[in-house]
Amino acid sequence: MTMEKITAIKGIKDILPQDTPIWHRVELTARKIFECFGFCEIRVPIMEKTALFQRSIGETTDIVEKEMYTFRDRDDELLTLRPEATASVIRAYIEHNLSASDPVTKLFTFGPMFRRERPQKGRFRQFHQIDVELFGDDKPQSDAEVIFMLMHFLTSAGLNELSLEINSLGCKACRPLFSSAVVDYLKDVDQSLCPDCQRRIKTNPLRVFDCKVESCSSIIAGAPQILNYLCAECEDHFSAVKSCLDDLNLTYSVNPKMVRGLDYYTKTAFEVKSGALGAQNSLAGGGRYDGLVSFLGGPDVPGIGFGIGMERLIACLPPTDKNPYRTDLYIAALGLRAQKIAFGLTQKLRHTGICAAMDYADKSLKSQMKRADRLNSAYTLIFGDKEIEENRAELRNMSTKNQQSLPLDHLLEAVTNILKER
RNA sequence: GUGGGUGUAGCUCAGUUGGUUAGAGUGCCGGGUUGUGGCCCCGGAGGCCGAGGGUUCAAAUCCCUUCACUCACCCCA
Repeated sequence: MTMEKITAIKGIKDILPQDTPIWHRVELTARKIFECFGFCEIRVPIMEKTALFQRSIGETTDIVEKEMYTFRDRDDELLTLRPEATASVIRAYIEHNLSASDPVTKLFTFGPMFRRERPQKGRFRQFHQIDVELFGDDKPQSDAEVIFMLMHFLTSAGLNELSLEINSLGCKACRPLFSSAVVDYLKDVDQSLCPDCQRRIKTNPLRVFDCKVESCSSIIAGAPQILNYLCAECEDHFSAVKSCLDDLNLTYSVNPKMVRGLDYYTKTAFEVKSGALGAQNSLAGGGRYDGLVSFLGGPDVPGIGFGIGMERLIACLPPTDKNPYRTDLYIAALGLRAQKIAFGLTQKLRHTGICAAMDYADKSLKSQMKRADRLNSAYTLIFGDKEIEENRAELRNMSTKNQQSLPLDHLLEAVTNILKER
């Protein structure tokens, strides 16, 4: 009987050792930059009560309607694996009264998100986001600050050829006027739209704007534009955001057709795309959500934030060719006596923070040298019976090929001194 | 949920009109005089040819079914 091989779940990937150093580097870059802008890390759970996402993301969105991993706990409570981070961060913000200790709260978090979509390039069922949220400031400067930080981070992470698009989605005063104007317009041209768009008129009319079917785009070109329907407050806010971005020398384009898939966005919305990605070319996206905190039962506090797709970001980075790990010293011991000494030495060096390595199999010097090379070892320490008799060991610099003798009875000190000098 | 593409060694892929024991490159292990890595040379291990069924004297190759992966739609990070 052959055992069936158990594989990972569809759309859920392992991050292998050769890739984890890139993830660390990106996360470290994010951490440094965000902290520099005054953001603090928060860690929120990957599961929440289902109602949290239903209320925040919106009952009729695709995410809530058909993409969430929802299940009943043993006590029958409905739980969901988070499809995004904003809802959890807001929940925690409200639950712990973070607004009480500081009127402006700046938070970031990292972690896996879950959406049950059909996987493709740049889209997975478990994917990772870097998420940033700023609460308590409704000024356009905070919009610009957050966007500036996002772009600064992406370029620092090593990305180029990015395009930044911004738009304003209006607020609860002006967006409904725009929505009904769009619906009226679309009703007249209903028959000429693609089937998907005809469906969207009923479900989520604003989504017609990013339909890729050519016949639809030409029809939509003549549709009402949100920017013409903004109320005075939204209008002022949007132009102030643009002027701040100009002051910061950020290049962006205004895309009046950009709508976002989560219901909670208001006013400023933005998205960063990369040409290096394929169909799923959106690297990061976010926007303002001024009514959301109070809608979820918290104080009436404005908010703005964004999410960055880690897998997509890393896909844009140049691939790592060789072993990203390094070793300070490989110890090639020949024979049982030498190996016994080498074992203790290896552990002691590691104890002092030196990355030392050795093999416990009794291998030839040649094969041990090969392994030292493969481990990217800076030095190799070589000794066998002959050296033990003479109370010495050979230290080889792997790049210069220089070798020097060290006293065997003071190996730890001698090796440590040389390695620390580097 | 709907389409298209692809499944052969750890990885990247050849495999002719069906025809001996299924190959290459790379990686791994060993060797190239006795104890020195990268380059080069030689050798070795490693495959139920995704799975199941059918046609045939004969199937990696043809047919059917199924599964997996992948790209795209949809949607989004």
